[in-house]
Amino acid sequence: MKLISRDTDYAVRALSRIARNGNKISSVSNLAKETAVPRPFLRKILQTLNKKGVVNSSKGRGGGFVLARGADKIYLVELINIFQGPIKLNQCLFKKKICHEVASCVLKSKMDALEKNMISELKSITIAVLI
Amino acid sequence: MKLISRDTDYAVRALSRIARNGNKISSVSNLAKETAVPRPFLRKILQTLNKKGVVNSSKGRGGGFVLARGADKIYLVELINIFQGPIKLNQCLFKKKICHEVASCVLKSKMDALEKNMISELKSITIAVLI
DNA sequence: ACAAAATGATACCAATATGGTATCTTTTAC
DNA sequence: GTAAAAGATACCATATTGGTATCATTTTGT
Ligand code: FES
Ligand code: FES
Repeated sequence: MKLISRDTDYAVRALSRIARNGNKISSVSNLAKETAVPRPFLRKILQTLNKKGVVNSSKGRGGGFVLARGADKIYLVELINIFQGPIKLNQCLFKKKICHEVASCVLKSKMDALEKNMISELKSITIAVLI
Repeated sequence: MKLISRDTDYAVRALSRIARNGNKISSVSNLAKETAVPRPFLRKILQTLNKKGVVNSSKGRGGGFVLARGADKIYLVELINIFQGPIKLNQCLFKKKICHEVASCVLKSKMDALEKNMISELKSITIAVLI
């Protein structure tokens, strides 16, 4: 059971690196060196971060990426959502085969609580916190 | 992000089924029917549950599986451990590339807290609770 | 103008994990 | 002895993950 996949991990690394560089425009090549992430992979990651509005990109010579907002506004949970999909701990185990009382199911309610807690905790983790 | 894999899911189903049957000895064939799980797969699952001491098996005609202990002593977290490995949310993201201050890292401490909470919550879920 | 340096878009690939099947051996009840 | 069960294990198909390659497009310095 891992919470954070490679993509998310690398995204965090790159984003905090950019933040450390004072949000100066940073090329993939530099970031790849600074974060020890394979260049083409990092590129793909930054491209999706761009599409999702986490960073802004500029093309052409001297181009690269900057954070689209303050590092304190980029939440870990958002990155997890982007690269790993929504956090869903509360999926019904029995698909109505056994536990029909979905409304009153202990498991489901516990999972719901867990999930809520988890998400709120993850929301308190931002890139700013990590640098 | 899924918390519970198919194996664990099926294990829970089978175990609660056995529990419902009053912990009477139950064959894979019957359980497969009752839980709508593919028979050979369920068999594999029950075999590992047996190895791990969650159920006891008896071979030969009329054989099958029974719970090795009370349904209130079989914890969801244990099943997750068996089929999906230990819950480890707190893996260091930067493998010392960026965040060297492992001891004081915000991320790590938050993850630790989350993990603890999660495990303790999961410990409160037993097969008994689910039937 | 033009070449270099950058991203955009996409297609591809390898390794691993997941979900499931098949087969053969061993044990036991009848 | 035979049928019904589990034990052991090898195998397979599909999806996901992690990563590469390629070509097109944009920008800038000269
Ligand atoms: S396990 Fe499905 S609602 Fe309870
Ligand atoms: S991210 Fe590694 S200890 Fe903080």
